[in-house]
Amino acid sequence: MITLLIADDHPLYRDALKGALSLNWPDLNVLEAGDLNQTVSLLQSEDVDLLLLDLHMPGSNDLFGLLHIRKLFPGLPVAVVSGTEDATIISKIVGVGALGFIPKTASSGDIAEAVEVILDGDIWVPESVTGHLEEVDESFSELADNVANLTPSQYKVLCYMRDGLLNKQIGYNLGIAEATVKAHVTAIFKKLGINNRTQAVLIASQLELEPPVQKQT
Amino acid sequence: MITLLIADDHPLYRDALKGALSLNWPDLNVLEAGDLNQTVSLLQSEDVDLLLLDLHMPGSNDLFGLLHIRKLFPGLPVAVVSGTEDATIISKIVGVGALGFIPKTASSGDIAEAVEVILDGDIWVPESVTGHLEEVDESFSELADNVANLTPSQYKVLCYMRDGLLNKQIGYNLGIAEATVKAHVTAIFKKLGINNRTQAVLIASQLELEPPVQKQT
DNA sequence: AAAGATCTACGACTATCGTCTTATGCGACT
DNA sequence: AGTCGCATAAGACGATAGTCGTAGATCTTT
Repeated sequence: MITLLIADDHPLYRDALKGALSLNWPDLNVLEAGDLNQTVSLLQSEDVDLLLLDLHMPGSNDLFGLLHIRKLFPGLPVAVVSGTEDATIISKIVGVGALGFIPKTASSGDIAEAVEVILDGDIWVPESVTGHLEEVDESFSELADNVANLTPSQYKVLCYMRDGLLNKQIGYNLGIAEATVKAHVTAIFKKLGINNRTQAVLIASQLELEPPVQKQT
Repeated sequence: MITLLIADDHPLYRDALKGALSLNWPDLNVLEAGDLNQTVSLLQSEDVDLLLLDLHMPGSNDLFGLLHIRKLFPGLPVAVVSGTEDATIISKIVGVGALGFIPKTASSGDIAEAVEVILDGDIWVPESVTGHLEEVDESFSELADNVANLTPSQYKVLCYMRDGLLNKQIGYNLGIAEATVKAHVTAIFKKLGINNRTQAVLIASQLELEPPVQKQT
């Protein structure tokens, strides 16, 4: 009996994925989540064998969210589902600890195969990029490592920083004092080896694979 | 008699490009530049018919540099040369005013054709993306427009801001007082419709197509 | 149980940011 | 000659950022 968590903000695609997989695993237990918060709380309460994660999910922030989940649940196999086919991006995803990458264009056969391989603990990527997996840049993985070592609170603060919010606004959103936000900010700087918020924002935005449209405030 | 400026930080590739083109245009006048500063000064002193611009050139900062040049020399035809084949990125490049996009994998025949088309004032993109050119997001082009309207000094200040420098450090690098830097910063904010440096950095980093490795300071 | 490490939280203090005002010099356009 | 935009820069001021010390809570280690 296998329990699977499909995390994707598109309900139709969740259904399609579920359908494709239930053909091969009749006794499949499928959980669903539409954003990163739901995903995390489900992972905390349920016993999940594999997470299928859409990188572009609300609250996920691409690699940023993947790192977060990898840190919170180190043993959990994660397969990333996304629309891109770019070998460089897929390399980064795998380099950051995902056990596989399933393009949204994959056939149900491919998907089933991918899930099987990943449940076995191996890595699966689309055939088109099998030979093109690049070595991930050393400083990039160091960066990813540093970001992964942020505590949940620090992670949230960094997310808000990357949206251009002031410490005061971040505190309001998180229900904590500005002084506490500042403490988190300082801790983030130390972990990332930097000394001001601009550099932090840059690092965070580099973990975005497809930057969203800039919010004009 | 056609004068061409090849701006690429790779001397070998400049030679290759020059070679490919001189086959078709025996009386070609080729200038070369290795970084953005050289490019700008050559454009100021020489009469150039077409600029072949490598986006990943030192000082160029991808779209950022292209916008800068488009603003300084609005009438100059620019063809972008780059390694990517991503239709989304190419769409942005064209949307920002480049008359063409030449992938580094292009054959010398393709290159010659591209240059010919562009000198005629038309747009040339690789066949593989001809049908896939996307409409550029409205807020993106608005953003690009705003950035393009920065003055040269403001542009430089924004570049340093994006590197995480303090106003004081920027002033030192540019040989001007911190007070002047602040004046520029405020002006930048007004032009971009924002109100703090974090948002400015975010905008700048969105104009990077392939973010460089983070500089650990 | 005691010690140590980590996370979260917050106030006090200093540094930097960002705005505003004012001013000078310069070149371009009318 | 006058106006405009741009670059430069000073002084003053409030807002924000960032550091430091402290403290309670939790968890692990000894």
